[in-house]
Amino acid sequence: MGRSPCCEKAHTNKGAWTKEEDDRLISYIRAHGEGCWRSLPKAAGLLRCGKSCRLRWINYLRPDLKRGNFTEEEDELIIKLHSLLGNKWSLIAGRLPGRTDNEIKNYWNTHIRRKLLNRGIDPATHRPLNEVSHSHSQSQSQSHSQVLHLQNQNQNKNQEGVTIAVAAAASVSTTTSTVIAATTPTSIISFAPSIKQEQYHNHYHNHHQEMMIKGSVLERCPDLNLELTISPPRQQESEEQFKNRDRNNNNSNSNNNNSLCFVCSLGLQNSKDCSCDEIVGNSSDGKAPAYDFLGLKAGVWDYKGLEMK
DNA sequence: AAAGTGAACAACCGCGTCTCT
DNA sequence: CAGAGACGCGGTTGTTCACTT
Repeated sequence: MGRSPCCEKAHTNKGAWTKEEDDRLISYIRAHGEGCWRSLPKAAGLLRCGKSCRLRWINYLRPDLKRGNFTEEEDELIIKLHSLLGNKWSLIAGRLPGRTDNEIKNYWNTHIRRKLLNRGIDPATHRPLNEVSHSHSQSQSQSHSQVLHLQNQNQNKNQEGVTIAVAAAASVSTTTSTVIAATTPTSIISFAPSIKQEQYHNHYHNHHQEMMIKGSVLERCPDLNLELTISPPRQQESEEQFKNRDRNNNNSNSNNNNSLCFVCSLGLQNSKDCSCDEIVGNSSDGKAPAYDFLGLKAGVWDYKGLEMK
C-alpha cells in the first residue's frame, strides 16, 4: 500500500515563493504560531503543501535567522560537529544559532567540502585523502551510527529512562583563537525508557566496542574526548542532590574565569544568547577552561537538545 | 554582447519516526 | 497493538546569478 500524498498536488503551487505568499505565511504564524503544517496552508489561504510552508518558514522566514556569510569560527565548528555527527544536519544546526540545517548542508556541499579537499582531507571521513582506509571508514560509520542510535533511543526517553553519563571535553581550535571546550564529567544523556543498564550493555556492545567507538571519534577528531559511562537516571536524583552536585561542579571550576560561552566563542559577545554567567564547564583534571560546548549547560547533556531548538 | 559554465541556494521528494486513535 | 496521519530529516533537483570565454 502506497503512502498517501501529503497534499492535493493538483491544487498547490510549486517553485519559488512570492512576496505575497511569504507575507501570508508570516502573518498567519505570527497570529497562530507554528505547527499543524498540514492544515496551515488552507487556514492561511495559501495554495501550498504544508511541507512547503514549513520549509519556507524554517529556512527563510523565521525571524531569528542569522543570514549572511559563515564566519571562520562557524566553519571550524561545523567541521568538528560533522566529524562527530556525520550528516546530521539538524543536530549540527542546533548548535549554530540562527543557522538552519538546509543552509548548513548547502554550505557544506559548496564551501566546506572543497575547503577540506584543499587541505587534503576527505570530507566524508575527515581523514587525509592519501590514507587508504578500510578500517577507518568502518569506524567512521560505526561512530556515526552510534550517535544516531543515541539520538533515536533518546527520542523515546521518559521518566524511567536509564541515563548515560557523558564526559565530553572538546577543544575547538580556530584561526584566531583557541577555545577549550569541556563539560562536566557528569554530563548526562537521558536514555530510552525501556533500556535498563544491563540491556544497555547488551545493546551497546561490550567494552571493547565501546572503546572502538571512543577511539574512532578521537582518531578523527583528536581534540574531542567522549567518555561513556553509566550513571543512575537523573530522575532518581533528588532536586537537592542535584543542586548540591551542580554547586560542587561550579565551585571546582571557580578558577576557570577565562571561559567563554558558546555564543561568545562565535564572536557574538553581548548577544542576548550569551550565557557566560552561567558557564559550568570544567574538566576532570581542572586544567582546561571550559565553555558550554554543545549546550551542555549544568552538566546535563540532554541529547534531545542537540536537535533543533 | 552572447553563450557556456559553475557556484550558490531555495525548494522538492521520499522515507523514517512519532503520535494519535 | 495496528494502522493512518503528521512531522522532520537528509538527499537531490531546479533555478538564478556571476564569471569566463
